[in-house]
Amino acid sequence: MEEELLMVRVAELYYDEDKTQDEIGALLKISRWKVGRLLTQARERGIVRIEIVHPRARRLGLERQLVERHGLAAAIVVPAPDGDDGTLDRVAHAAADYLTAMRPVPRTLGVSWGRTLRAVAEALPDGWATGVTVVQLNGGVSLNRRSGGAAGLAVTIAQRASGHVSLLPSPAILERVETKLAIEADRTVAGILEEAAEAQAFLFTAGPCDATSAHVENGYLTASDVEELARRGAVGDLLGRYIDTDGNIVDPQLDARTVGVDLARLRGAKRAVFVTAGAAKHDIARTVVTNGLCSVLVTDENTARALLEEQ
Amino acid sequence: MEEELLMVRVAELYYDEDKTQDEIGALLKISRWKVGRLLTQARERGIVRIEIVHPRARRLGLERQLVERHGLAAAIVVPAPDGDDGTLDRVAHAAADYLTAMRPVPRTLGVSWGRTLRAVAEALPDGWATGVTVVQLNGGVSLNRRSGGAAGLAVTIAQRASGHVSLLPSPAILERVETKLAIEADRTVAGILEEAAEAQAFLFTAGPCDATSAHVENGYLTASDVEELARRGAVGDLLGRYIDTDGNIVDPQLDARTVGVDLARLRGAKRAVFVTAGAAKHDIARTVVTNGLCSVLVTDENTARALLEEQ
DNA sequence: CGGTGCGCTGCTCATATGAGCAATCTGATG
DNA sequence: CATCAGATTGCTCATATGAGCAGCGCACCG
Repeated sequence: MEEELLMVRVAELYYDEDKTQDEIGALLKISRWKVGRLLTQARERGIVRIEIVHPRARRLGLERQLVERHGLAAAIVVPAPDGDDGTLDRVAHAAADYLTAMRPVPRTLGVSWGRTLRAVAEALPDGWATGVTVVQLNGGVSLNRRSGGAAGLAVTIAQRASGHVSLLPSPAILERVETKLAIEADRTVAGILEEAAEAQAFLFTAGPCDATSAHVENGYLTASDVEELARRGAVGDLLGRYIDTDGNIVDPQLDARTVGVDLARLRGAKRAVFVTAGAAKHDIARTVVTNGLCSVLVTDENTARALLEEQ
Repeated sequence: MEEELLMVRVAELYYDEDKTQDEIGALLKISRWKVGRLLTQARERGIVRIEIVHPRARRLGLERQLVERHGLAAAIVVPAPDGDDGTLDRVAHAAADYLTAMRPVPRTLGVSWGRTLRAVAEALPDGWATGVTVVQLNGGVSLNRRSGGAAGLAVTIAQRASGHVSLLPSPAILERVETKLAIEADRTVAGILEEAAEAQAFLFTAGPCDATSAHVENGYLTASDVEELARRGAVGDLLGRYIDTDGNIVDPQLDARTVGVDLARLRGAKRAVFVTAGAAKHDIARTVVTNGLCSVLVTDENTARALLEEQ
């Protein structure tokens, strides 16, 4: 259309050449109001594209939609760069920013573990808060306080806030229920689980239900265990607990052998910050969000879109 | 820098969320003037990128620079899409637009030939002008008035302007000088050459000096002829005449066997429209432009940059 | 032929924005 | 510690812009 060409000319003069709408009108022999209208149309039609190019950019529009649609307290959505690389980093940074800005500062922060949370820990600057006690929400891998395992992650977060850390000295999943009960009966463990359950804020991720799961990697489950769980409807795990799309525990037997706070704690929490990135976790992310298992969601644009499209 | 993050937040609220600078100031607890300044900086630093996405978009900034730097009457620069495909089409369209808008409408228009000009001819809409006589500037290939050869191109342009066409019934380059002189002595040929030389506007392209040249393709020259020309400093041809970077004829002997108007005519012309696209022609384009062989340049962004970067 | 309603135009006026400037802060230097 | 240059801030005021509205032309339909 001829009108469209005019939009292009007007947009060039306005945005590239910094002319006023008046000047453009004079130049193209149209009224300045028409120039204004053409500009509006050009933006609407996408002829003029305005984008914010920055690793820390956000998608406020998607955030708002997510909050409305899923009744969240907040949502943080970062753009996914073209190559998909760096997405995790961006999400992690965004989560770190959110934690840093969170008011009131929680006295105790419950954390889970995983690659995503490790990235968040690394993204937190020294002094992101002061005096926050970090407590593990579920059983971890190494008991070494050095970086590397789940413990290291919690330690890092605590150190950078000049705070304390309460590690949960237990495997994630035990072989027998009796062992699990015995461990929970231990006064230290019980104390920590108590502390974790009462944490003022939670920070956690979820894992997909496939062979890449951290549980398989760490030997708590075998690839075939996970396959079986998936067959029974599991879409992923949260604090080591495998759930289906309705948010229900898939295998109560397995769950009874899993050490960590109950998912009910997340459901009730005012500040349950769920961090997720990548297409592999879209399903579990949907489950978490639609079942009210988090109040704050930090994710990437693609995940956000996936969470908004259905229904 | 912390300031930079603020720019990002401000830019998001302003451009994505359509908030006023006042509102943003209130939201972020900074004065509205600071908001304005942050926005300016964000644009300067390229955090906010505004682009005009349209096949007919132009690069007015580059156009202005070209006009200034090389003393042109006008320059038309189109963005080069990522895949480089479609660039020729865009340039051709832009040339067609320019011709259509050219005032006063030339009574006679001299044209050369080549793939680029063919694209221009195809891009001209029916009725782009009325009553323009199109005359060939140099010897062509087929004398068939149908589309395909150089003749068809001129015919197309004329037809779409409801005008006449004067074809130059001669090969581009002859084997012997005597033959060339004999052809030029022919009254028809002489008349057309006269008409061409007096044309009120010229429309032409240039070819690179390599085996892809249309002259090789059409058998006027062999690949080794072209190689030899290149060795002697030729960067390409204009109306069949091979020139070096200083705009001088490389091989006077060859030139004496070439039928068509003299390059001097272009140099003096007020409306010599040179159309070029693609990296292969950067060198010859530079030669044409720096030696004043055109007054109007129609090209793509990359060529424009190449013409601006040196010295 | 005469409505009648829709879309486009150019206006008025309120608001948003940028230029320019004085006040203030910062931090380097003697 | 005093001083001063340079940056940064928040202002005033002129200008640019968008919202909303009345007038106009045009196509459609009775």
